[in-house]
Amino acid sequence: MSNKIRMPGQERREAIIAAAITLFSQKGFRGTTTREIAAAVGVSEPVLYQHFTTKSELYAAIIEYKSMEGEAKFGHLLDSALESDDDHTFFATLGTIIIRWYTEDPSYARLLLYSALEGHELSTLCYERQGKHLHRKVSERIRRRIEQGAMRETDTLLAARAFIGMIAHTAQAAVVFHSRLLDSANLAKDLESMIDIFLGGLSRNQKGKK
Amino acid sequence: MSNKIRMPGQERREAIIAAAITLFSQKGFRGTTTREIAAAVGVSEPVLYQHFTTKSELYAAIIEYKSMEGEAKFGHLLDSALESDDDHTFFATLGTIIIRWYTEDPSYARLLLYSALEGHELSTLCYERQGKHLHRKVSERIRRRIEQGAMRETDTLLAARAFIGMIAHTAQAAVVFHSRLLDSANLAKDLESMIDIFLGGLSRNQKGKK
DNA sequence: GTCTATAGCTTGATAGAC
DNA sequence: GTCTATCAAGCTATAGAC
Repeated sequence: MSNKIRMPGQERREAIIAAAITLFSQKGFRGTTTREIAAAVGVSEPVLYQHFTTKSELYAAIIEYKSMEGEAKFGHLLDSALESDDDHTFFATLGTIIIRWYTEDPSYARLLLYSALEGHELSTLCYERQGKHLHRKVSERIRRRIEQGAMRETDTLLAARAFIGMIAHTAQAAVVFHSRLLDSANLAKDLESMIDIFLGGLSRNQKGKK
Repeated sequence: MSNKIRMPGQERREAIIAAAITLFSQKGFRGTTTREIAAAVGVSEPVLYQHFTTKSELYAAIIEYKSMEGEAKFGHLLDSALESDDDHTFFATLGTIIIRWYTEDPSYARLLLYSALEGHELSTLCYERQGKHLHRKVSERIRRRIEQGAMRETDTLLAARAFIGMIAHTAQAAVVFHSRLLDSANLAKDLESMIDIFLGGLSRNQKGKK
């Protein structure tokens, strides 16, 4: 009468990660007990410790896992877009990636925010690293377009942060505050408007204007 | 040899709020015990309950208190700026207010984020209400400037969110992720650059451009 | 303010499924 | 036989009772 099914190690490991993401994103690291995680997976606590030596290591594994998943999901899309010299297409793709990153798995964004507030160094570093990586790539593309004479001279890293912040702030509000700002009906139109503002602000004939 | 000084009610109440903000912002609502708060204030737990009937009520009082403090601190500054027809001055003031809101008391921003993640309805509503209020005021000012012929036609609410997001995202990163992005040496220059991008994107001769 | 009890993280020996 | 899961239990820190 056992409903405890024996599972291959890798599969069980991923089941643990999936359950733990949900719990950590809802209650944070401190607020989640190993007992709860075990119960959610449907196993006993020691099973967790056969896959992860400590609760912290499970947490680190989640961040590692989701970080790589994000790279696999969006990395190619971003890299192709970076090559394009069509500014509108590029920033539309970038904006869509940012919105998808937040909304397609809100629990990961929540988990990272929690971890930053709770002071877990790993995830803070991870977020900083990934964030800086994206900033740099976008910045380099803007630099290229300036050198092609398509945009006015400006601080490219700052411009990258400005665009990303514009989109990310709204997306984060949707995920964290359950704001309705990211209504999917208006989303495409809203993204267009933000791109118009941003590209307008970087167009050549803006240079020197006050 | 008692160092427990008897304090007037109002003063004690504010001492409790001050200590509680620090703790709640560091460990969240769930992660903070009334015992810790009492110890930080230097009184016994029952004293807390003479001022606040529950832990939740203390939390609510903090949000109420800081919310009003913010209004007192920035309300007049914002309202004067709103009246100005100089766009650069207005957005510089608005940007400065946003940055100051985050950086002059990082614990409040952290506390609000925690509370949103933990699902406290009060603070989520409070944040939404204050956020929407600011969005609306800025939106109305942009609308006025469009009607004066100083800016191109656009979705004014969205433009307001775009500007606020641009600044707030960077400020939040500084507060939550201890990012160095908001280096005070570059701050004024960075704000200028963001304003240039934003106002450039809203200038009249951008209309219809792709 | 102390004293006790409970809850949380972790481990070692052991049993059962493939 | 090996890998997976369980049981029983230690230690610590936190919370509740007096």
